[in-house]
Amino acid sequence: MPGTETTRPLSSSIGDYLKAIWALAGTGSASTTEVSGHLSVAPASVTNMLGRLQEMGLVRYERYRGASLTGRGREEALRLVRRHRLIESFLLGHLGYSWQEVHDEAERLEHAVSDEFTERLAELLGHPAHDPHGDPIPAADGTLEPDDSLPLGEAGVGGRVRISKVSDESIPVLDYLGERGLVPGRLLIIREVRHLDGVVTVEDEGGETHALGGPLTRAVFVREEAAG
Amino acid sequence: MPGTETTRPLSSSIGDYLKAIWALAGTGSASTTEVSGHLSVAPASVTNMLGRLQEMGLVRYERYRGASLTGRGREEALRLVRRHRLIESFLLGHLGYSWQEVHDEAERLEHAVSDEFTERLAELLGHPAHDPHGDPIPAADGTLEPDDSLPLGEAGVGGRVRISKVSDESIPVLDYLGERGLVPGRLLIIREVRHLDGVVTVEDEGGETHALGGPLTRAVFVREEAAG
DNA sequence: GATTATTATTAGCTAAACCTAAATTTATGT
DNA sequence: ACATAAATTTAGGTTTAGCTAATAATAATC
Repeated sequence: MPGTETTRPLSSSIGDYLKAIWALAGTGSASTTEVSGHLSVAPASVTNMLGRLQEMGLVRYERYRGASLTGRGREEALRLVRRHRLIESFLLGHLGYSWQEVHDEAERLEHAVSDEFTERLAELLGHPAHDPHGDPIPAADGTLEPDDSLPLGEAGVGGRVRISKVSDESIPVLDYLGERGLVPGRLLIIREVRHLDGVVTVEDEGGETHALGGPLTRAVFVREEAAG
Repeated sequence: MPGTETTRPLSSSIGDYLKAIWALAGTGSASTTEVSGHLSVAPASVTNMLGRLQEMGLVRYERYRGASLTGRGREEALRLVRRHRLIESFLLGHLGYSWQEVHDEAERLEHAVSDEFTERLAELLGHPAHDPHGDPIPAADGTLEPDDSLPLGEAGVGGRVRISKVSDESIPVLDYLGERGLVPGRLLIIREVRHLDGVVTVEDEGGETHALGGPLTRAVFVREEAAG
């Protein structure tokens, strides 16, 4: 019965590859080494797997040229991202996890939960549109809101901006920002941008000013706020 | 550095074997075919795995004689049982799962969650002592309350008994009992025990009487209630 | 107590995902 | 353009957990 096959669960490492390509390349393509580095797996293993993923119709792959996601591959990747972000939201909101602990747990759980679980969890959480970092949560139908936010470092002086998300690359960075209330949703006014050293000075809603250096201005993303 | 090794996570199938032996044998021993049947795995695979589990010090195993859990094996099995039952409680209590759906999801999740997750979940649930079936939840330290309940079919006439648990072997059975309010915690008076066909007639707190046949009297477990 | 049946074990294979080392292809620098 | 560096692939090997088919041990039956 051709065409009858239902989407059977993909092995957990396959999903990791898809997510990696999605994260690295978005709609473009990712190289073997990039994927290798992202997943901490030997390049040779990646070559192998990319071949298999192509057979499965999940990626487009050309030798020596890298891989990009097909429609189905992207769908699958976004399904995992949705799970991941909903699970993180749950761990932080209901189980009292801290930023530090959340990621690994979510990484393991996202491969074990069913769609059923995911949707019931979404319900319990009130169908949030963003996770605690401020990253958008893909919808159940695979749609992902376009992201028009930009790094704080690239915003113009004098603008009123709202923190849209905080990248989760480094734990210390998250903690530093968290302590100062520089979390998604916060409204800021950009007071100064020093192009020599990249330091950005901002004033928050309470009138406090903060000077944020290099890495921080790349971790904090903002959106222009309608003048008011 | 001998003796320094910490308990690294066991692969998920290892846990399944330990749980199977625990469920089948309790403190006694389980045969190759029993385990094979319980896990839906070929007997030869079981023989193999039992050998490996012995090497790891998790079971005691004698060729042609079956396997029993060592202290460490039992500890590990109970850790999984604790996870399983807490997760089931959560799925039923917070995510609105039905009896039918709960088991498989819990089976997958119990291998993915950390101890950290488990304990935080226990906290969220208010450290329940029993799962929704009435089965005792092993404590975090590996202790399991001794179970002195007995099948309804073996209880004496005239006794006041309380349903302690309902075995989860068959979904239809669970549904049938659930509809009639025959769930853990319910108080019953045993009105008649017909030894010819094994039918037991009970009266519940509301004065309703129920005639329960063969399989049902084995699925419902009760404890004698202090005379009142 | 010998024969048959049941239960277990051994031997030999498979598939996924990984690895290392060697060979090859693409990219870079002068 | 040509040599060298960097990235990628190929070849061959490992581990885990399963499988089948053939053999051996234990148990049951007459």
